[in-house]
Amino acid sequence: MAAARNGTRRGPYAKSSHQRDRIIELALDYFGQQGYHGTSMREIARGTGLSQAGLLYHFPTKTDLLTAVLESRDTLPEVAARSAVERAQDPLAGMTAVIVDNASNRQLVQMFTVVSAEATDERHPAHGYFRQRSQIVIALMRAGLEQAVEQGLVRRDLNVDYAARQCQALMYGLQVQWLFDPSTDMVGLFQHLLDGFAVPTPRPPPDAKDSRRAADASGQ
Amino acid sequence: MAAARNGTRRGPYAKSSHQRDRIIELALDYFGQQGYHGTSMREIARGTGLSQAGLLYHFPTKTDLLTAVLESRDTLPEVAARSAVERAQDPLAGMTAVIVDNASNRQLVQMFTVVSAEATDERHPAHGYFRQRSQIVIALMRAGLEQAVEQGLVRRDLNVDYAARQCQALMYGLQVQWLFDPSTDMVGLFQHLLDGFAVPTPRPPPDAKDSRRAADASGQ
DNA sequence: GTCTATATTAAGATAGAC
DNA sequence: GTCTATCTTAATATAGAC
Repeated sequence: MAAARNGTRRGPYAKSSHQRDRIIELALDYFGQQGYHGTSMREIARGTGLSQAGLLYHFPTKTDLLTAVLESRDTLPEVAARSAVERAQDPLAGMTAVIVDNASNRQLVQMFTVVSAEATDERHPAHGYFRQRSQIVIALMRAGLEQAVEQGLVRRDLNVDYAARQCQALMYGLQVQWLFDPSTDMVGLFQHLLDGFAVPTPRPPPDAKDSRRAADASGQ
Repeated sequence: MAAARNGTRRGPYAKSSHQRDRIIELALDYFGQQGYHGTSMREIARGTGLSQAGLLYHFPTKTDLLTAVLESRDTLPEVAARSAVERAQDPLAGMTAVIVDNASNRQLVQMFTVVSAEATDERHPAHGYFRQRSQIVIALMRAGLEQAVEQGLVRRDLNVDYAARQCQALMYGLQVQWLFDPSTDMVGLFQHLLDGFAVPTPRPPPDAKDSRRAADASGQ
């Protein structure tokens, strides 16, 4: 993947021109702030100091540019998450590490958040990409949680399928909350969820008279 | 609010024409599927059988139409949430009730999800609306949780500020997960979080040898 | 209340010079 | 590798007839 960047190699196997990378960086900002639909190629071209035709030399279509933006940053979080989740001593720390990372990169978070929401539409050029990505992230989370169960870090009766989906959803939702309110403590709030997965600390149950649950529509 | 729909009253105090409502309904679908930026007024006009100028009679600008779409549906979930959370016997059931509702209205969920993500940009016409809305939802959740604490439904030591933010974020994230994968059990996954808030059931701790937590970047 | 016609601006994309 | 110039289509919006 990310091999054969067509038509832009300088040397025999130069993978990416300087310009190409500059354009991708700027496009990431624009797509993040205004969305894919809300951003024009002219706008990006202007930002890079190129003419629109000059931009189109590097990325013949708008979709090509979006794909390049997605690919350029997909390696980082994906690999980071994979390695962190799978090989960290504490697999749960791998998840929080991803969030710590995100908290220092607003542009990236905003791009993935906004474009993935747009990509909810089946006709969006990145629809397939984000649907698949969602599955992958959930699977990575489940793997980390299973490992945590084995290591005795979380309750043995934890439903890892549910917990993994919760982690993915919470991570996403916290990012949006944080984008609207940068004072949001994404890391702490996520950690709070993980704490709920932990083996119960020997705390005396303060009042166990009525532990019923809202027993309604759980079946939807 | 929602009084004085300017220029479209038939009778002396008719609040909304039939056409107006039809347009709003269709715009909700379009904005949901393609986003605000990705949808044109011509498109919506075509969908209603009007010409573009005909549409502009009812909504002079695109922003006016977005505002109307937002207002038209804001009453429903807001009031529903407020009443459900505040006056239900079990305040937690009020939250799940909202999700049950959402699970049967994809168009609505998609519109709020996609447009709010777009509105992350400060220049987006609905930016202020969604930033405020986020705060309101969190506050409603906190109110419900506080009530639940009083009723002994959840742990006394629960951090309601954290929990409320978690609820809002999870609800949002689950909606996106569900939009990409309609088999997602939003209700069950949300309920699972609430279960974690409950007073601990008297379950014997299976293995309490090592209950340390990932003690890293919680301070970000 | 809805139309046709039009103004203006901008979109994505191509051709071909340099 | 980048430009100017241009094509084609479509965007928001207005004017004014019916």
